[in-house]
Amino acid sequence: MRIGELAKRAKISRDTIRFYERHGLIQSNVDRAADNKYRIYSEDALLTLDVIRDAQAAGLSIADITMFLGQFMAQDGADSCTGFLDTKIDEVTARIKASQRFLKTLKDTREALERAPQDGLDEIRDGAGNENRTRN
Amino acid sequence: MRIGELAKRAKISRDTIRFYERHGLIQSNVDRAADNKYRIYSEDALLTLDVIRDAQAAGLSIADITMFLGQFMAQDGADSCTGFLDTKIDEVTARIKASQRFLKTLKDTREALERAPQDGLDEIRDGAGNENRTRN
DNA sequence: CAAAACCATTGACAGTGGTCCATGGTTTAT
DNA sequence: ATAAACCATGGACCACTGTCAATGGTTTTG
Repeated sequence: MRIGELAKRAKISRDTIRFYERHGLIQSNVDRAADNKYRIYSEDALLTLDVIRDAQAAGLSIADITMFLGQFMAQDGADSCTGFLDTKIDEVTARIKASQRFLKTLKDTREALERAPQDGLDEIRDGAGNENRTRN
Repeated sequence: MRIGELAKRAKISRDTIRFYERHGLIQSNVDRAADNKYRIYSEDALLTLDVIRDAQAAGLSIADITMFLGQFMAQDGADSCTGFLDTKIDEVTARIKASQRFLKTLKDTREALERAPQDGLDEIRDGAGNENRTRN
């Protein structure tokens, strides 16, 4: 498929796809038979874009995702590869935990507001959801 | 405490704290007795900075966090407030799910690499962890 | 008291992740 | 065959989230 179809199906802009390509996140082929330079994508590209979306949601940078999706086995060894993966696994795990803590804070606030809609949020900000928060 | 101590304890730069203040995420007082304009923070500021960190990890923008931490009850009504909270709850929930999907992808890749360190990552990229991925 | 360490303000700079526009070529539909 | 729709490239531009440097005042320390 060409870039327009991919963009429409993946719900992402053509420019973003080209931006990703420039940064090594996704590859395209050109139909060497045709005389144009149109990018051609396989169905797999949709999967790749889904992984990119998830990876971004998980906090990875474009450079990180390029590392992950790229063939970095070639240049570096398997060691640096597993090191990278282990680091990212730790980072994403921590991020998920932080997100879950914050989700609880959001829900607690939502609930407190449900119970006392006229009182403002003072007592919420000063405590709700923070029972288990500690510093150092 | 003053900004330097807060910065050190919260492991964040003074500049970032001032940046947050300019954007309404955090408040400081000035010791009106003293003749200086030094910012004074309570211990609560540490808690607030923790919440900010979690909120950022959860994908909220500075503007979002200002909304959440600010007293937006004043200007808007409780309705827009719960609407905002519901939206953010949905967004964060989706983000956590995406992060968990990606974490699985990372772990599957890590494992496949452990099993076949000499083979490169070809078969991993072409399948591992994607058994349950579907498009639309 | 002098130096070192701290604080304030202002404004410039930087990295990230796109987005838009101008220009010009190609394909598709009528 | 011509208009509409699509595609490519290059570079400018954008919002966001900080970070740094210059300048000048304040506090703490030896």
